[in-house]
Amino acid sequence: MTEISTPARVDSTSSAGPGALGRAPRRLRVDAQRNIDSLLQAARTVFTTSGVDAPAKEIADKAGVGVGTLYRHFPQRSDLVKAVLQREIDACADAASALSASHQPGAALTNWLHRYAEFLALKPGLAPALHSGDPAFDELPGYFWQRFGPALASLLEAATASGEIRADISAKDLLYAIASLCVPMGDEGAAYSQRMVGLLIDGLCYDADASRLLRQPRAHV
Amino acid sequence: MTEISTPARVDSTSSAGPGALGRAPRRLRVDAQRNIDSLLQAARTVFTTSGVDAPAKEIADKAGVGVGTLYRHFPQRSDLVKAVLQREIDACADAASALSASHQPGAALTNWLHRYAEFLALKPGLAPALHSGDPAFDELPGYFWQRFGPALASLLEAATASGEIRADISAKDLLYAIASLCVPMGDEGAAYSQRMVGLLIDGLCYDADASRLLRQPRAHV
DNA sequence: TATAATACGGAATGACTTTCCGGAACACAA
DNA sequence: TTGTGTTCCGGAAAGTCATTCCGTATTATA
Repeated sequence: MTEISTPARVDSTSSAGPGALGRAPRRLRVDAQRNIDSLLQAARTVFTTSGVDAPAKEIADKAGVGVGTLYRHFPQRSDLVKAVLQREIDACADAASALSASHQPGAALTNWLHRYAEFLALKPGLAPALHSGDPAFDELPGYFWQRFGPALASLLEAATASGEIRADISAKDLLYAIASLCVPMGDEGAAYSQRMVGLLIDGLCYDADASRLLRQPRAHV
Repeated sequence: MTEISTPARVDSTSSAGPGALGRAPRRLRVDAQRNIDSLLQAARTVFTTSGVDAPAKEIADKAGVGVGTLYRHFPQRSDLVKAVLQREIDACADAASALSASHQPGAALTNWLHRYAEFLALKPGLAPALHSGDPAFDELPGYFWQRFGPALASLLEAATASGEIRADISAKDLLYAIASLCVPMGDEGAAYSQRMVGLLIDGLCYDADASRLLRQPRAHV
């Protein structure tokens, strides 16, 4: 469901329904699926800890698996990086609808923006890969916008409709602005970023129905 | 003179005067200096051709030198990348004063901006290294602004003073805007970038003394 | 339970980076 | 020039990784 074309079936949350297309490549063996999950989780940790260039062995070890298994599921190193990123993007984007189901529009929006900031905190470890020029990552930026754009847009729309939020901010601007705020942050900068994002959110709420007075062309930071 | 702290003496254009500091580490042997130059030139070519990840052997070969020699002068691979980038930055920044000595202020500015765009054309090959997260490159961005900021500022000031250019653009904005224009360009995009930069420059000249009418808060592209 | 797919682990391979060191190539003085 | 002490060179050797291979072990089906 939420998956860019991938050589090997990889994400347990994907579900194209039984026989969605002609030749469904037979369900994955349970141990295989378990190992894939371990690998993704281990990779996520190792990437943020030791950077994307950490040895594959380190990831395999942490997952309690041999390197052979790692490469069976992720034929290229970049496949693993890509899968981790996709999984994070999906998790974050999916949180949007969950939040909007369980909270008032304004709270849902606020919570999600913080969740998004958390997601961004993961990126510094991964960013080098994205900028590596490896064509394997070409599709990721598109995926990012494709998932987050609509997710935030609907939160924003609901919060605007309920009058909790001013109406002159676009989803794209907001995604971009928060990303900018979170860029310089490493580990301890996390608190700083959370604070700044909070500030931005307050800005959203402030003067929700008299925003004309304050309107700026853009939310550049 | 134009050099970030570097483990080995590397750039023939550097000249701290004889005995500038106590222990001048004795002049480099001529063959060594020759090899260093060959290496830098070869590296520049190879990096733009095959990317920063090209094997060290390839560079050494093209320079007509053994790998041992390469590593003697650039103990880490990143040292070579850094040196190439610094040398390019220096060459481009130095061109500013040369141009302002030989041209009218407006022409000097115009020519230099195109020269700067040329410099940027080199970067795509090198950019991945800069974003690699390797702390070896941390000082380069600072060096970039430190060299280009003043260089462009003085060109801009002269051209403004002579009335050839509107006065509401800062050096920083201009450097940034042109960099943005040149980012998407690979090899053939070079022509495109030159055209867009030309457009931007025309914008600078246009309406030099009535710029109030057109003023935009920023030159975002 | 038997048998055919599937998956596993980790040794083997191959490509690089980086280190080492015996043998040139310089610089300087006589 | 020739001698002599440095400074350099070249390329083989060592060390790291990513990636591949294949004999075994596990899982799914009948």
